[in-house]
Amino acid sequence: MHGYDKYAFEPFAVTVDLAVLTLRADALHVLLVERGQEPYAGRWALPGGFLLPDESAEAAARRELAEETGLADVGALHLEQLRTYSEPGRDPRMRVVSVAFAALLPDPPEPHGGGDADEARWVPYAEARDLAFDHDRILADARERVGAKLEYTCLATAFCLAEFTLGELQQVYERVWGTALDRPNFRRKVLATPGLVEPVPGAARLTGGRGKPAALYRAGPATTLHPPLLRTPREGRPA
Amino acid sequence: MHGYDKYAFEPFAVTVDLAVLTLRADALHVLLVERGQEPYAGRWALPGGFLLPDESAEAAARRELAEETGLADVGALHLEQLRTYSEPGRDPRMRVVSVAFAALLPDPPEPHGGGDADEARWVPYAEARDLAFDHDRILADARERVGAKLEYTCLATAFCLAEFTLGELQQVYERVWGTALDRPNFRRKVLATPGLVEPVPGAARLTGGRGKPAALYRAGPATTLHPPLLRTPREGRPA
DNA sequence: CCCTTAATAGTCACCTGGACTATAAAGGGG
DNA sequence: CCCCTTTATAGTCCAGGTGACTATTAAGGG
Repeated sequence: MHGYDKYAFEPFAVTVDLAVLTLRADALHVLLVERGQEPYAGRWALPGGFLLPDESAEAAARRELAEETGLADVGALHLEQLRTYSEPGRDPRMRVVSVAFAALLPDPPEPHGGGDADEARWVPYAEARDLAFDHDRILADARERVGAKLEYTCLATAFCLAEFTLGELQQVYERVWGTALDRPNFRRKVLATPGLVEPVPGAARLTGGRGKPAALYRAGPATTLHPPLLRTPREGRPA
Repeated sequence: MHGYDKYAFEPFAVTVDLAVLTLRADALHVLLVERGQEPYAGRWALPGGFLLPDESAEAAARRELAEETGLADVGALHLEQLRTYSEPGRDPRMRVVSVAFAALLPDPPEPHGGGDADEARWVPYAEARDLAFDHDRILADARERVGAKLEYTCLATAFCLAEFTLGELQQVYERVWGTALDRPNFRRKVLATPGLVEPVPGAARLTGGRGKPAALYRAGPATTLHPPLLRTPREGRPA
């Protein structure tokens, strides 16, 4: 960070890559775009794009997110920087340094191939394999990071709408972790954590389900979970 | 990540910034360099530098680390990518995107201003304030990340030499977290965690201390702590 | 020779969390 | 219409982890 004037330096292309995650049909899905040109033509890839000259990586990520999903209120979404991928050769055409983000969406809108002609689609996480570039690794890192943050932060509510049931919140954990949780214990833990959720004054959900209607909750003011909600390290490979 | 050929893109200067942390005289210290030129001339800054054309950010970080510390076995040190800082204007001269790393050293060698003419020094973390650029924030992020990873990983041994006592390991936690831990409870927890530490076959440390000699341990094969060693969220601001 | 210092051993109570059973409140099919 | 399934909610029991604390051992120093 010192001695700029004494050294020549190489300019790099800087991009953002987005792992946009959501729960759709009770399974974790990721937003992918189909590449129309070489390299990796016909392969699926994470959405992304170049940084504009006067834009931070976070701003670029939100801009790309809005373009790809067509959502208006992108500012409210949870966006989290994962890490930066800078290996030479990760793009065969040129040297590209890419800042990767994970974005969490509650209600998945049908994507429209916004700024780009490439088709965008929600793909189940389990089927999102053999992506272009190093996007397999970025996607895996995104899921691992989100899964880890579910343990000790209130991140799970970012997958839910403004009002949700505890069953829906539990499904967030179960779908991201790929494990089943005991319902009474999950309920006890969530309600015992101060500030995690607060009940909606006078409402109970009736129409949708076939069982007893569930109470509705909102996200509370808390941001961290003390003590955390640990995923038990069981035997068996993650989904 | 698609449509390169259809868009013009801005080239950026890409650097790495290093928060090199160690325990020196029982306090957390960070390696700083004094800037000899504008901007921020005379101010302290984190060491760092530009990426070379065929080098990843991790490789650049290790190269800079070797230059600044003069250590030979930089490959063995724990190096962890923090995040990337890309706000426009963070460097008044030009647009610079910086990938920040935290490095953990066991035995602090006297730094020699290796590749650069600027003076390098170990500075107590508490006194490392008003750094150049956005390095205050990078340093704070580094400490927070390291402190958090102490909870659920075996990172603490990265601050220790190959053989260490449980008291030294406990001091890692205490100095990074800024809190005091109960010695018997810490001992019980560490020894109960399988693979965290293993005793050195037939040794006990005698010379240094004034109390009962402590047994020596090595880092074990484990990388994570299950269950974690949580810092209790007490009242009072962190040091 | 005692006093201080630090490591090690052990105790006790509380609380969390895993496993499990029971009850309540809806819809659906015969 | 009644029962059966489904889902939410309530509650119990117990093992283990951990905070707080006391006791003992083994060094060095005045």
